[in-house]
Amino acid sequence: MKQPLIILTGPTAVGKTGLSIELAKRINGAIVSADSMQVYRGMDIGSAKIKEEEKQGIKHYLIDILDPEEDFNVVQFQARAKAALEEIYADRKCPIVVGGTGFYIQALLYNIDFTKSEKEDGYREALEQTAKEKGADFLHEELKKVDPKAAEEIHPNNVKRVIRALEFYHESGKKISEHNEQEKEKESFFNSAYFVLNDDREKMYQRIDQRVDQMLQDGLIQEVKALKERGFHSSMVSMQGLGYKELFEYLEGSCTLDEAVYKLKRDTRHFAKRQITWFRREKDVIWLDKSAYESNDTKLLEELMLQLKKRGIIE
RNA sequence: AGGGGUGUAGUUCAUCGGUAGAAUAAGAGUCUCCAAAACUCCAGAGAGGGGUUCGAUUCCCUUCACCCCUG
Repeated sequence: MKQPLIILTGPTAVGKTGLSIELAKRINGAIVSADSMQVYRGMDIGSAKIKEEEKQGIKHYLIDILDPEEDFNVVQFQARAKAALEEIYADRKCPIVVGGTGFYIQALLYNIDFTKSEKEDGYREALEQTAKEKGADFLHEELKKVDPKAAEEIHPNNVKRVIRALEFYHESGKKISEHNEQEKEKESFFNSAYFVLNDDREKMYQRIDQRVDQMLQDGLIQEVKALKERGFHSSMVSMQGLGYKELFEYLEGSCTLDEAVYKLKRDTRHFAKRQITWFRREKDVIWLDKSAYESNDTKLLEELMLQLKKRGIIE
């Protein structure tokens, strides 16, 4: 018997958080955050983290579990999320994965094998160095030699992925292109319902702009300033998050506040767009278009419940 | 009201008497260890009307719009 798993995702600022609480209350759920920034303590405003009082007693996992100088990535997410699910099932509750990081959701849902690197031999760092010295094309040529298919699929300019492909070959002796083929075939071992909350594009963009303004009013600048004073710098993964990245530039004096805000809004819009692109190609997705429900959350919830019943996730 | 100036892609700016380039926004997409990251692709324009010319976005006239100065 497959375990139940509910996923509630969608582009940033679409209203996932509010809906997730309503849903959790109805079905005795617990929430697992699939968000690469909300894991960090002290990054509350910029990551639009749920406030304690908003949780309404619903248990949340994977929020505030790291300090900003610590690294976080899919592999860690996968491990921690799995552990969280164990706990939730043991509590006889239904897990709801809520968050906008599609890659994380995929890793969990399909239990993707990332063949963890056993050896810490600095190979990746060496490749990064090579990329800087000899250029992106050189690395891409290297990849062509060991894994032509991957080389064909990855654009030479996409250094990050070229490096990962080379690293994968270095560590496992196998081609990442073949590995990815296999992983793609995987079926989820959950009885899942994958909801993507979406809305009219224009409305969404407006909401993003408003939310950024609200964040600034709520003290985003002070939040970033405090992080900066604690010694965190823009090369940290956490500080590359939207809001932090842009305001760091402002605080360092490399742009005006207006420019930083403009960039933040724009980048957030771009991000939302990319999220939608991601969900579009994810299979078995249930799209929930807010504009079709006149932004009436009660109606939306009814639809959610209906879909869950259909799938036998709830009675 | 008079004088001057400017009108080119959604925006900012090029170029040119002979099929108008870019940046940026918009749109589409890739993604299997930094994913709020990284990367790719694409469409779109010379205000309206007239004239000169083989040919006008470019030169001339005019209307309109905007800006500046004077009153």
